[in-house]
Amino acid sequence: MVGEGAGERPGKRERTRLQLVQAAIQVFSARGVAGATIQEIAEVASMTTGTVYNHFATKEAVLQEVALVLARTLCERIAQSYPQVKEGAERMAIGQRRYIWLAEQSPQWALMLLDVSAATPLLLQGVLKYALADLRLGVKQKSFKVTSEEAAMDMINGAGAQAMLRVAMGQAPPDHGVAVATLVLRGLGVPPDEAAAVARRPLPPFPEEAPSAEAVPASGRKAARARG
Amino acid sequence: MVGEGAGERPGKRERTRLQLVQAAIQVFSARGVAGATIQEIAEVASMTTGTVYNHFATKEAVLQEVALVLARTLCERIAQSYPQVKEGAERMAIGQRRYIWLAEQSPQWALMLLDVSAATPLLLQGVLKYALADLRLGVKQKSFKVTSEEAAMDMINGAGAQAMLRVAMGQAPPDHGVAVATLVLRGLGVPPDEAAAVARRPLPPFPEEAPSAEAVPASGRKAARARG
Amino acid sequence: MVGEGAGERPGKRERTRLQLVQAAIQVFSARGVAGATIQEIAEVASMTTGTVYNHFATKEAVLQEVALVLARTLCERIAQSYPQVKEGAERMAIGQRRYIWLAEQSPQWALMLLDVSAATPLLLQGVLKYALADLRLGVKQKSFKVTSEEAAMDMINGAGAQAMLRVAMGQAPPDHGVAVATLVLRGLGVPPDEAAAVARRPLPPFPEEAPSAEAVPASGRKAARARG
Amino acid sequence: MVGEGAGERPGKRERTRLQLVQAAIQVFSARGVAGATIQEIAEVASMTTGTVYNHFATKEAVLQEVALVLARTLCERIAQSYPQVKEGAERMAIGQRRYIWLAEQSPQWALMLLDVSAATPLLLQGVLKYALADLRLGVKQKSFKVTSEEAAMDMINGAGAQAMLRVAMGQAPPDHGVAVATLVLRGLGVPPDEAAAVARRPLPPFPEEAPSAEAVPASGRKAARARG
DNA sequence: CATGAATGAGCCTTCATTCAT
DNA sequence: GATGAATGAAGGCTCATTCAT
Repeated sequence: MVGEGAGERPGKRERTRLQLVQAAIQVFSARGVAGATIQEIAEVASMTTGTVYNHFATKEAVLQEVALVLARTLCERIAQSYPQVKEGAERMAIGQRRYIWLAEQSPQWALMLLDVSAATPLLLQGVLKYALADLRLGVKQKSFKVTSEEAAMDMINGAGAQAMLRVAMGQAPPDHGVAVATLVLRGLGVPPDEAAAVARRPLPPFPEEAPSAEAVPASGRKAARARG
Repeated sequence: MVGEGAGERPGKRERTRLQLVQAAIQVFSARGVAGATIQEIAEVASMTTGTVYNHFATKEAVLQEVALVLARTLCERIAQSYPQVKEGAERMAIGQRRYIWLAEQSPQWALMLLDVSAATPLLLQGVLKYALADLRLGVKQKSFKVTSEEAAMDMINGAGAQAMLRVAMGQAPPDHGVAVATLVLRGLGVPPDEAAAVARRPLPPFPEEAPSAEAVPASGRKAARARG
Repeated sequence: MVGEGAGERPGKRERTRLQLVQAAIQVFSARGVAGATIQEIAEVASMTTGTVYNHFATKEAVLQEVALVLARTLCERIAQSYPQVKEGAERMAIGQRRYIWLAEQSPQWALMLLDVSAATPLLLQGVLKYALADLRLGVKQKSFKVTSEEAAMDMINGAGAQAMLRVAMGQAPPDHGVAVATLVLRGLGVPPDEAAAVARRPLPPFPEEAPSAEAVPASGRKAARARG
Repeated sequence: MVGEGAGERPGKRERTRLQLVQAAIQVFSARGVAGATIQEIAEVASMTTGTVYNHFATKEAVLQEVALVLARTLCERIAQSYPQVKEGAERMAIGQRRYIWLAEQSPQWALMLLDVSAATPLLLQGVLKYALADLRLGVKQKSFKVTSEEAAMDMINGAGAQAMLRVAMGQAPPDHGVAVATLVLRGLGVPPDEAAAVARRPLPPFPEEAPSAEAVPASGRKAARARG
């Protein structure tokens, strides 16, 4: 086509798509994945349902895209927050604590993350890649002793998700992140004292742009579809 | 008529209710909690929707009842399967492995259990009571060293659920249960060698009546609600 | 049949039927005629739906019976409350004011009366018979001058019903009954001064057993189906 | 496409909404407010239930809109039909007779009006505003003598509604409107002779577009909601 | 591309009524 | 005659999806 203004470089289509994804994240946060509707996502994005379907074939596709974006954004930011840390054990602890910390900063957002995770394998896949790398690093450094990578990942992921949930629901004691990270490190084979010490080191600063959940009117999420 | 055997008495209502719960379990297994509909539950139970509402005020109420039944049945059977084991650590390992074993025996059923757990706090509450007891027992026996019960429960529950999911989805290596239980015990403070040894002890036999998931026609569950 | 105990003279069947009618009145009051359900009527009467259908062929039949009972009870009690009054004008005023007074004493009950009236011609028929008699008496006594009985009855009935509604809804000024009766008498041809005087005479006492509306739990009538 | 005439613009949405309201009026007429269903309204409008809910949040909202439209249409047309009449008494009589006349012209429509009035305060409110104005005008002109506006309005409204009902049901003698108006005027304090004379004056012509009730198949209104 | 009105399948829930006991 | 579990026909409402403009 000709009419396409060259001045619109950053892709108008892309911008629209991004806005829709942002809106979807907001609505997923507010209503839960199951409770979200295409019409509300469109409305929040100040668009119409037709437009949503111009970008995504189906509601499921919106979910996939949200998962993808979430995974990318999250992983990058988290991974970039501790490039200088070379120790697998500490990297692992930081990862765990970071997610739990996020749940503290933005419970709604964390619940959404868990919800989206449960609904699509994509998100989890992306996130766990990093955890797996740290796990292997720790093993290579002889900090971790695991005979089954799968078992280790289940513990890491399971404990982390569970802790996020507890924190997001306001039922966690102070320093829950440190406590959980300590147990996980011990499980991975780090001697108790060292585990406690490593897990307690200060968290590196976190790049800006905290995840936003914004306001979506009323009639809160129907059933906290989170995992237990 | 008069000739009706007195054996019929013990509650037709109760029998119907039970049939409905069984049907609900089947449908939850086949479609997931969110994808299940009252009409299909009624149909599977060979009844009408009206009858369902004669027994349960709401779809949510059906879910609650299923959770209750599940919790009661499960906990009793599992707890009774190792009354003679006095060591907290071993009890804990048995519990973990038992659930993972169940996921192996009946993947559909396990997915349903996870799904129902996610949707209602009731079920989890019931199940975790037993795990908590074993945790405290282990602490009293100096096998476990934990500073935060909450963190410990998150690890125990999280790792277990995650492992069940992996097993149910057929992505687990052999002896996954033992591997996970080992890590969990280590996380709870049991020395590595002992942890491995305890987790490897043979599972006590399990009372009959394996959970049934039966067949429900087609159009598989909508949102696999997977997690791994 | 033989088994019918002679000691049960007052008719057990009749008693049951009466209880059902009483229950129906309560439920109609609480939920409105349209909002009432057979199951709640049965429940309030401490019976089962089956029993209701042993006495009434249909919900409509229950309504008819309620209307009949209401008409009989009401008319008798009202008519008997002023047998000594011989003047048509005063009898008319008393009738009007009595209904309005009832609406004051028991708004719920009045709304039900209006609602039942609207739903079945039976009730109104019974009630208006008395008003018509008083109208004719007044005409014969030269107090009233009307060329159309129908028009007169419309004014009498319409004004009365409207006033009951206003009173029942708590939107009437004090002495609304007297004011309305005065206007009606004037409309019927009574000179203003006399109309005011007659309408203001003290109401004769009213036989006991005020209409009961009792308590029926919550979830009040859906839409005050009353007439405007 | 481009060739679309600009004449289409003035709101497809509005047109649809209007069609729905028209359909609702038809269905309300045929089945009564309580007996009307959203599906039949949709069907009569040649649309689907979903479309109805695209325009009205709830069945109640449809009723409100119908009431609003009815009130606006009616009041304007009636008020405009006698702008030149300056006498309160005559205006009052015209109003009364006009409604009764409408019931004669279109009984179904009148019954619907009464039914809608009963179900929502909106309609009545709008209609009575005009009657109240005429009442006050008559009082200022010393034609009426009333001590309670509320009582007067109850008589006016009540007698009018009752008369409409009787006429709509075909049970009224000829000239019922005049007869009722006469009585009402007398009730408001107009001397009998004058009342009769004023009420008998010819009705001014009425602007076109008589209310249509059309045909809606069978299975007549469930509860005739009659009143006398 | 965007629009947004329209669709229609389907869900949850209610309730008058039946009937075996 | 009483019981009450079961029925099943509707009804209100939601929402993913389509399509003409």
